[in-house]
Amino acid sequence: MPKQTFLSLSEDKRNTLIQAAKKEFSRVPLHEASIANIIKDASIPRGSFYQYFEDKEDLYYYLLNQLAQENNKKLIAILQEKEGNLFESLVEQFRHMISLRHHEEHKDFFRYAFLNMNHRKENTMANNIYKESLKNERSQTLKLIDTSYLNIEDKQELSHVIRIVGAITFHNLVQVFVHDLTDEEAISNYETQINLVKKGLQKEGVD
Amino acid sequence: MPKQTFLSLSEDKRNTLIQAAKKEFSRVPLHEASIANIIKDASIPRGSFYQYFEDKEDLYYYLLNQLAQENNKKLIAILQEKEGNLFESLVEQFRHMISLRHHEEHKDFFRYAFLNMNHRKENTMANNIYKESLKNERSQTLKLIDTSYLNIEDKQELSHVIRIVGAITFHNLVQVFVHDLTDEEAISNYETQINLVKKGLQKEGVD
DNA sequence: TTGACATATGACACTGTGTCACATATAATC
DNA sequence: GATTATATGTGACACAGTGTCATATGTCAA
Repeated sequence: MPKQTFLSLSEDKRNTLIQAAKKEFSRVPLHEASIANIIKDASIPRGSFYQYFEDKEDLYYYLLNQLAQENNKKLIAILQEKEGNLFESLVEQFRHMISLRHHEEHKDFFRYAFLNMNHRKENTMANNIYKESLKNERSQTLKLIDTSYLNIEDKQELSHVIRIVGAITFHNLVQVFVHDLTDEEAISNYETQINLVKKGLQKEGVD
Repeated sequence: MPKQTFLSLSEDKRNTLIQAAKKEFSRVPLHEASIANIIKDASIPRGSFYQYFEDKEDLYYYLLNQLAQENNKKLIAILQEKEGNLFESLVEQFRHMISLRHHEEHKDFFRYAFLNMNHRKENTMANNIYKESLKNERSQTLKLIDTSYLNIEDKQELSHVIRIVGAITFHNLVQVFVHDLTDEEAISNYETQINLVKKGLQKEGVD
C-alpha cells in the first residue's frame, strides 16, 4: 500500500505520478519496468518516490487493485442483471474483460498483466471473490449468486465452485493474450469450457 | 535452450554447474536469483556462463523442463496403471506432485516455482499435455485416456477438458504452497473440486 | 520567532548484467 | 612439426538500476 504521504499529495501531483506509472507498466511487463523511467516522466526526484511507495511492486499492485475494483463493480452489476445466474454472469464478465483489450488507456497494461499472470496478480484481481469465498460471512458478491440451481450441498462447496470457475476464467484470459485470440475465438473457447463444467465432464451413468 | 557448447561439456563440469544452479534457484525465486552466485558456486568465469546459456531464464527453464519430463513419465505410468481413467489418474498425479515437497533435493525449487507460477512455467510443466491437446495427432499421453466415459462429443472437446483440469490442477498446486496446506487438506480440496467438475456444477434438470 | 516535525532532494554506494578484446586450447592442413 | 583456422575460456569493464541517507526545505503550534 502507498504510504500516507502519497495519499496526502495534491490530486494533481498524484495523477501525474499515476499516469507516468501506467505509461511505464504499459510499455513493459512489471519486472522490466523501471522506477527511473517513472520518476523521469513524472518529474519527481528519486527520494520522493520512496517517500510515497515501498518499491515498484507497491505502486504496481496499487494500480492493479484500483482496476480490479472497477471490475468487481462490473461483476456485481452483471450478477444483478442476470438475477444471480452464475454461469451467464461469468460469460458476460469474460466478454467485458476481453473487451478491455480494445480500450486504449488500459490496453497494454492488461496485456502485460495477463501475459505475466501469477498468483499475486490473480489474487489481486479476484481479491473480492476469493477472499469472500473463505470467510463465508458478510460477502457482498457471493450473496448475489443464486445457488438454487447449483449442484452443491453446502457453503463450503460453493467456495470450491468459485475456485474452479476462477481458475478456468484466468486460464482462458491468459490464453487470449498468449495466442492473440480474436474475441470470437476467446468467447467460443470459454463458453465451451463453462458448458462442459456445467453439465459435468463425466458421462452420466458411469462411475 | 542451452547452447551446444554447454552440451559438449564434460559431464563433471555440466553437473557442477547444474547443481550450483539448482542451489541458487532453491534459495530464492527466479527473479531474485543471480548469475553471480551460480558462477561463484560453480567456480566458472562469468564469460563462460554466457558461452553456455543465453541468460538466467535459459538455464532455469532448461532445469524446469527436465523435471517436467520426469513428471510426464510419471503421469504416463499412472494413466496406464489406472487404465485410462482420467480423474483417478489426476488425483494420483496430484498426490505425487505434492509429495515432491518432502523430497529434499527439489523441495524449495518447486516451492518457488509454484509460488511464482506464471504462464511460461505452467506451459513448461504441462508442455507435453497442452501441446498435444492442440495437434491432436500422434499424442502419446492423450491416447492413453479412456474417453468412453467422458461427456464429450469430439476430440476438440477433449482438448477443452484437458485445459479445464489443467487449470484446476495448477490452481490447487499453487494454493498448496501459498497457504502451506497439509497433504491431507490439499488432497481433500483437490478431490472435492475434481468431483464437482465430474458430476457437473449445475443441478440436473435445470437450465 | 523558534523549535519540532514532516516532507523533499539528489548524490552515492551497491548489486547485478551482458559484452568484448584478448588468451588459450583443439583440430585441420600442409 | 609448424602453421593456420576455428572454437572455447576469461575477467575487466561499461552500463543500468536500486534503495539509502545526510542535508535542505517546508509547515505549524506554542
